[in-house]
Amino acid sequence: MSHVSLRLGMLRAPKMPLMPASAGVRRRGAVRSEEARTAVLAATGRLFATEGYDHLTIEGIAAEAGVSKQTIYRWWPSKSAVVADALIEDRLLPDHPVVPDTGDIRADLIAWVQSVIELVAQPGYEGLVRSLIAAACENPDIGARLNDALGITATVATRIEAAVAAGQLPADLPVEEFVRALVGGFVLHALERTEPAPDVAERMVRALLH
Amino acid sequence: MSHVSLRLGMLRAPKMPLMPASAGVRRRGAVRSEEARTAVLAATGRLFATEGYDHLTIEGIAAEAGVSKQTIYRWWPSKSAVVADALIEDRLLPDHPVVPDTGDIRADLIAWVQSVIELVAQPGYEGLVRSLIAAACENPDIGARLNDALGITATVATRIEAAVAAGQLPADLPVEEFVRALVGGFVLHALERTEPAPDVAERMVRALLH
DNA sequence: CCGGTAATTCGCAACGGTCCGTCCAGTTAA
DNA sequence: TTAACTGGACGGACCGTTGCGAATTACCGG
Repeated sequence: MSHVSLRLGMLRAPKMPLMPASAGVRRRGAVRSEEARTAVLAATGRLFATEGYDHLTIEGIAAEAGVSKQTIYRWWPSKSAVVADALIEDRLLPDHPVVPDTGDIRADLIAWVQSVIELVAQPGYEGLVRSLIAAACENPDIGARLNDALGITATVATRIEAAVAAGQLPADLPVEEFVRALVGGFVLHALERTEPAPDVAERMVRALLH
Repeated sequence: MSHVSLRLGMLRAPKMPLMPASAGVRRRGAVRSEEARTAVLAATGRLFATEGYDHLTIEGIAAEAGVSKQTIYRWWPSKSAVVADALIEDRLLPDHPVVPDTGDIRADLIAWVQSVIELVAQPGYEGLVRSLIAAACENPDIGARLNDALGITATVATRIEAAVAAGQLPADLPVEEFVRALVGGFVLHALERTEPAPDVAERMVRALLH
């Protein structure tokens, strides 16, 4: 999914070296447990999917991960920071469909929108979208990286650009805004909790391509 | 703003009459204090604007309203229900700009988007949008009524329909989806917390009108 | 018409419960 | 020796509920 897996998980080092990072000086004492770190992120992903973002608690994550609460507080400043890291490490999201390329941009977009709708309509996925939105509301990092982590923008944008190159779409089309509008439509649907009409995919694409 | 002010505030009557609502049977005992009800909604609006949705607490609302906590729990089942009522009674939202109608749909939309951006960019308004989104995530009623309460959909839709009638836009344009895409773009901007580029209004409209 | 009673509101205050974020003690690993 | 780990305990915030006394309002018997 996200191919730009930035490596984080060190948002607040409890004792930053303060040294000018000169080579040769090595920290003394035990090193951070990678096992604990991955256990926390994996537990966060599990609980996020089952309970949803707002029922997520630090104590719950610690228990699920088999880790002391202090270990979480040592490395992450807040619940939302843990979620942000879990998001970056692709532990929150299932794979999403790619945009087909048959040469017909309209049909391809409709097919993609339709498959995304079907994906989100699966039981359990409905609240997941809202959980992501809620997390993004709370934490700027999550909001900023959500696009990258989802990979939707990149996926759709490349297909759009191909259509632009093929002359099917105007050369000066603001691709970023186009994708934002498309994804934003989904977000509003998730917020409104409206049952999507069967032809909503076709309508959404027709609203954007005319 | 919202002209469809449904009257609610009675979401869970503690003792429903159970009588077949036959006329003539009248309740005994003290009647609900309208003063307390409006004080709660007004306090909710104030705190919502200043603190944001997630820092809102029942106890805080009660204190701000000068009202007992039980009085709130007697009439509303949750924090989000209070917010939903406050939203319906127009206590949460400032007025929003209307779409001008100069005959040029493109220029009108750009002007409207620009003024909305400027409105939201005002200090204090930035978090308000995210607070509304967060509230909608939590409560289906809020999500369902947010569109009506904002009045944005209706405002923009009428202008779009006028452009369709004038032949500037295709007759089969799915207006609802079009507006949803436009508003959804704003929502994503609010979630991403990106500083909007100066020409973002023009780009957004160009992404939708081509 | 008057006064009692029942029903229902309100405010105040307390309760147990959950989760927060912090701290300390003891153990383990580099 | 130093730092990360576990486990436990702490005060505090807020939750949602409960009990109490006082006020308000309708019904009912004198």
